[in-house]
Parts: sequence; C-alpha cells; structure tokens
Amino acid sequence: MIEHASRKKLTDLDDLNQAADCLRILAHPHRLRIVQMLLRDEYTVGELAEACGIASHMASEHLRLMQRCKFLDSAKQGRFRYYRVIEPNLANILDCVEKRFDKQ
Amino acid sequence: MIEHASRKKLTDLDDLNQAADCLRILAHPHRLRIVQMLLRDEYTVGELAEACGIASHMASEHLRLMQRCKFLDSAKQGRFRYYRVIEPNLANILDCVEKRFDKQ
DNA sequence: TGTACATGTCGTCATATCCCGATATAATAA
DNA sequence: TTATTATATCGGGATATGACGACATGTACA
Repeated sequence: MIEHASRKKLTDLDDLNQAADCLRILAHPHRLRIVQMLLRDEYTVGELAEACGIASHMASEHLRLMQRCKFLDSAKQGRFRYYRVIEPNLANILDCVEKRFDKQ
Repeated sequence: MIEHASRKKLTDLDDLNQAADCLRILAHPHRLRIVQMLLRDEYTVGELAEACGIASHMASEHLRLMQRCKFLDSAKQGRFRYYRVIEPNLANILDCVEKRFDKQ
C-alpha cells in the first residue's frame, strides 16, 4: 500500500533535535569549506586551516566537532592526521549550498 | 572540456558565510518540523505551533526568521496567515534529515 | 638527547541565540 | 461599539557558541 506524501508520519521532535545539533555544527563558514575540501581530496589540518585563513589549532577544533557528530573520521599518518567524510548526506547538502550560493 | 571534481573552484568564504547563516536558521527542531509540515500541506501559525508544542507567538518568530532568509513566503487570508516553502533545496535537505534520523 | 613541527586541549571573554512574558495589531463576531 | 481570536513584535535574562592565547602532546630528525 502506497502512502501519500502528506500522510507520512512527522519526524519525532527528539530526532529533529539531534538533526538540528548536526546542522548547527555544519552551519559555519570554515566548517563548510573544510567539508567541501574533504569531499574532493585529502588534506592535512594545516592545509585546511590555511584554506580557511585560520590558525591550525582552530581547524583542529572544527574537525573535532565534526568527528564527534560522525561527519568525519580520521587516521594518523606520521606527524600528520588525515580526516575524511563518512556521513553520506554531506555531499548532497554541499550540492545544495553550491547550487544556491556559488556565483556563476 | 570536462573539469575533474577535485579541480572545481571552492565556494567563496563570503558565500559560505551566507550559507552558514541559512543553515543556522534551519538548525532548530521546531523550525525543522515547521518546514517538514509546510513541504506537505498548508497550516495556520496556530496549527504549526501546536504541532511543535509551543506558543503561537514563538511559531510566529520562527516563521519570520525563515521568511527573512527566503525559505518561506506568506499570504494573509482573513485572520489567518499561510506560509509556504519557496526555497527549492529545502525538500532535499529534509530528505537528508529523514534519511539519517527517522527511526524505521 | 634536544629541538622543531603538527596537532590537540584548556580557560576565558565577547557575542549570539533561545525562550518567555508583556504588549501590539488586525480581523471577525456579538 | 466591545470582545474575542489570530498573529506579530519588543525587551531582557539565561544559555550556547565563537575566537583566541597559552599550554600540552606526540612525532621526526639532526
């Protein structure tokens, strides 16, 4: 039996609360740039920081936040640590951002 | 000539700043529920408020915020005011939220 | 060993956001 | 008109977030 879209159950407020926490973490210009970069390639913390114009210890904090909410994973490699995107929906959301905000 | 994905230019930090402002507005459990409802049907401010478990003047504030950043539009009809979604990417983002957060 | 470098953590302060009560506007009904 | 209902706005107090300097950890290499 096929449900009409408007009859689908609404998401629980508890779940929307979690979703809002995740979206709030993403809602920062430097974190958006970091995600956009990591969706395309691998970068060190220092490289990400430089691309954002911030000190690397600040990039480190952004990365920690995004790792905590399971957006990113990381692996150490010598002195460096590499992060990668593990949340599959982030590509989709960044597409939305680019669609609305990239100047042609 | 086809550009490789990793060679596409990064979004300006100024634009990411605007994007972050919009995402931050969306990043609230009651606003997410309001958008989810308005994507499916029409509701009065009072109905939206009740569905969120908040006073209607609070729903009104949420709606004003989302109208200001061009997520919603509204039209008055007698004593009531009806809001509707005008940002096309919101359906996509709510899909992401439901994919990650709806319990099956 | 020691020292330079990459990354991470800890306080703190300024600012932004959330939530609420009180009040305002605007339309309908009596 | 007056009362009632629906929606909107204002002001402030509590809480969360952002940015920063200072410091800590951990790795590499002379």
